[in-house]
Amino acid sequence: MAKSGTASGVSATGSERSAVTRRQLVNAAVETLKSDGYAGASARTIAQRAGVNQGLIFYHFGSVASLLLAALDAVSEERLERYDAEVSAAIGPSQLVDAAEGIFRNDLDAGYITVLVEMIAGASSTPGLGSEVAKRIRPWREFAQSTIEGSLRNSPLHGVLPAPDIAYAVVALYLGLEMLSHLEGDPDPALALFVHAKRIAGLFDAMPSTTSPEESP
Amino acid sequence: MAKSGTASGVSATGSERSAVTRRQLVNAAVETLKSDGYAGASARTIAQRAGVNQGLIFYHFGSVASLLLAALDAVSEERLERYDAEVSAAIGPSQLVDAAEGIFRNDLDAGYITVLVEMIAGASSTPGLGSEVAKRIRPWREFAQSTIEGSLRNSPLHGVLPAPDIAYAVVALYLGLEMLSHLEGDPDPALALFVHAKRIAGLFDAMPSTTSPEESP
DNA sequence: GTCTATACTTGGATAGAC
DNA sequence: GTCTATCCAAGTATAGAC
Repeated sequence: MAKSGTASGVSATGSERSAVTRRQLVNAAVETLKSDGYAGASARTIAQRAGVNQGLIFYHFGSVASLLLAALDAVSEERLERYDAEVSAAIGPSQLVDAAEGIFRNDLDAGYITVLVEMIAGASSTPGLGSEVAKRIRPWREFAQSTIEGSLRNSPLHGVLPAPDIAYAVVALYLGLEMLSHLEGDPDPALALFVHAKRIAGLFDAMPSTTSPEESP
Repeated sequence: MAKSGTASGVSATGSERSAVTRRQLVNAAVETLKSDGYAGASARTIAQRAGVNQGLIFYHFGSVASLLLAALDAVSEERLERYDAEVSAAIGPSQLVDAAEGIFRNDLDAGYITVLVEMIAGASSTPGLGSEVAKRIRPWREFAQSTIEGSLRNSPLHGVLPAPDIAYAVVALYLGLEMLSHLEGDPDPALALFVHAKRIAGLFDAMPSTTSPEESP
């Protein structure tokens, strides 16, 4: 089957070995960012967690920063996929808030947003990293924006509050809530906000499409 | 006048020298956190900026982390003082939003919230730092809470939205907006939010005290 | 009491082994 | 192509000079 793979032995081709090592390093980088933060994510710390020689980071990724970006990529991809599935199943404002709460709880447990926060904050200390991190956060903002746009279309708020601005605020709030929850070691105050949000969203559930029916001229 | 100070010369007493050095180090620590982030705030970097020997950090503060906490203290104190002055001059919701915008603009320019964000994110990498940072953020949350409480008292939202929860969200949003603005190098999306906030706040300006007049039984 | 010179540890990066 | 041993820079901390 494989072009040059081993049929059943323990040895592997170079590219297989490479892929395994890279994956181990990316996973270890994610875990290290979660537990030790950006400042604690050194080549040695990550490599030790991955169980490989520290020099491999530079061979496979060129620098620690590049590995951390790969870790951010891995998290982003996985998260966005999940978000998409959960949110697209939601119908109406209050179900959307429910989905958002589920996502937030899950992220908080898994520490995914911590990775994001650490990379944003850590970018200050590594020249050129900021724009790379910003590039990888754009999909999250776009996801938030299109979700909000869809929800706003059938709402009396349509036209009053532009979706891009709200999306920006939602992402910012999400990051901030994660920071505070993580710092205080207590997610309850953040989670309480979802209760209020759901109550308010419920007010809009009953009144779909209060805007003028003519959308396009 | 001074117990053992020099009358007019260039030399100074021990305690004066100490105070000068400490102040230089604290200022340099603040600047370093702003420009290089937590990960870049090493003893060497800070001391170089302060123009003093690197070992003095350990003599005067015991550790780099303690110096950084002193830097956070200095910023917190200065900021809270200013906030208090600006906010207490505001009357009514829309003036409050105006004050908040002024504060946010100023903080963004001066980089004060960056210091806060870097310390929160950096706390993950230094054992025991998290609770110390949390302790120093509590006054900010309390300030936000009492401000919001005062504004909410004469509002129809009184009783619907509890002030502590809103205060938590406001602080989180503030931190998140700073992070994103700083990362993207563009404060406009964040500032646009204040325009919307002001418009919404204006709706409440005209309707003071719509709750039942009986406050205490 | 204040500070400097020095010791030792950890981190990033690469030359060369396999 | 993949990895390890090694180099040098940067980091924290302190013993001892002033």
